[in-house]
Amino acid sequence: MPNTDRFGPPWWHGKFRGCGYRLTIGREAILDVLSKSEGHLSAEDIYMKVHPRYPSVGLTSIYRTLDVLSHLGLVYKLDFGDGRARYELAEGPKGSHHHHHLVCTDCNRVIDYTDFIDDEVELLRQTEKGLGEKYKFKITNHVIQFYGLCERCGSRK
Amino acid sequence: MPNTDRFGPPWWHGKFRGCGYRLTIGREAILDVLSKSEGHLSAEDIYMKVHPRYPSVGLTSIYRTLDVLSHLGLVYKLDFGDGRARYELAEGPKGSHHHHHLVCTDCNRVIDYTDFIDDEVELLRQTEKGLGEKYKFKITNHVIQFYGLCERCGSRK
DNA sequence: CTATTAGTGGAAATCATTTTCATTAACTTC
DNA sequence: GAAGTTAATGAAAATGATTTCCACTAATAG
Ligand SMILES: [Mn+2]
Ligand SMILES: [Mn+2]
Ligand SMILES: [Zn+2]
Ligand SMILES: [Zn+2]
Repeated sequence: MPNTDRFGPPWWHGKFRGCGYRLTIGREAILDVLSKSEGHLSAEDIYMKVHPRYPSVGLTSIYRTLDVLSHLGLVYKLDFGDGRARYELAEGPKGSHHHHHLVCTDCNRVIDYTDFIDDEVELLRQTEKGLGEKYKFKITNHVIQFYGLCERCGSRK
Repeated sequence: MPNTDRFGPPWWHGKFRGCGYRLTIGREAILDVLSKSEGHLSAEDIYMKVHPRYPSVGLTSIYRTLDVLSHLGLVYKLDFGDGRARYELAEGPKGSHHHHHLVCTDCNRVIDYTDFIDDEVELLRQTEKGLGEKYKFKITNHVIQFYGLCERCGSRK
């Protein structure tokens, strides 16, 4: 049930309405699942979480909605090398919980980290400015990912 | 023709031999194409460049070889959001030409940049160290990509 | 040179994502 | 609230990059 924790409509209604998008059951259900789940969900993961409560929402619409959400900047579409796209909310109601990723190239485990984020973000801000000017690019987003072997895969010989 | 610009065998022979991999025509041809091409080639791009000279090398082997090369760290496998993996040489004979990417979310154009790289790389080194220790991760690589609208797509209304 | 077996090509399979199209339901207007 | 407009949808089929299978080939060791 697309909850509003009884303090007015979910925080995303505004962003949606402004862009001429209709607010459908499916879209709400998907945002609801994303905002209540930890981790990096694939389209099918989301489908499986939405389906029990809203069996009428099809996988096709999950894909379509994720596409809209990522174009709206509400959701990040990520690639961790396991052959399917994964999604996470760009920011929660309390503002952004910005983080970057550590990806194991062996088992595909992903760790969110926020350590060092401040220095990184500060540098990124400058870099974005410089690059934006030099290449006339309107930068809206960045991805930083470190790849390597996680504790388990690294020690396992 | 897997060239050696007549100064001994191509620089990658050593890396290969050490790991128990056989040095085949196909593998040489692929490395040769990668080292002589600018840009970010897909498996099929590479196939098309290899095919005229070595019609016996199949697409399947291109995929297999790219996989080996990226596990060896000779090649980076990249995702720019256009539905196929793209590859670039990790470093040329003259050492690393390290760079990061600016990706247009509208037309998928990609710009390599090296500006600001020094500061970024310095910060990344520290971050890698900190993260490696805290999460017991053996970090071997990183990806930094900025997303936004390129000059053409940004101005086009 | 011969033996060993990693590597290969081609066809078929896989499977995440996209397309198609007839139907539904959000939002606007009265 | 009812009707009209049309964005959005579900189901099925199509797509297309990548992987799997397997009989065959050829790189390397001895
Ligand atoms: Mn994350
Ligand atoms: Mn590049
Ligand atoms: Zn791992
Ligand atoms: Zn563009």
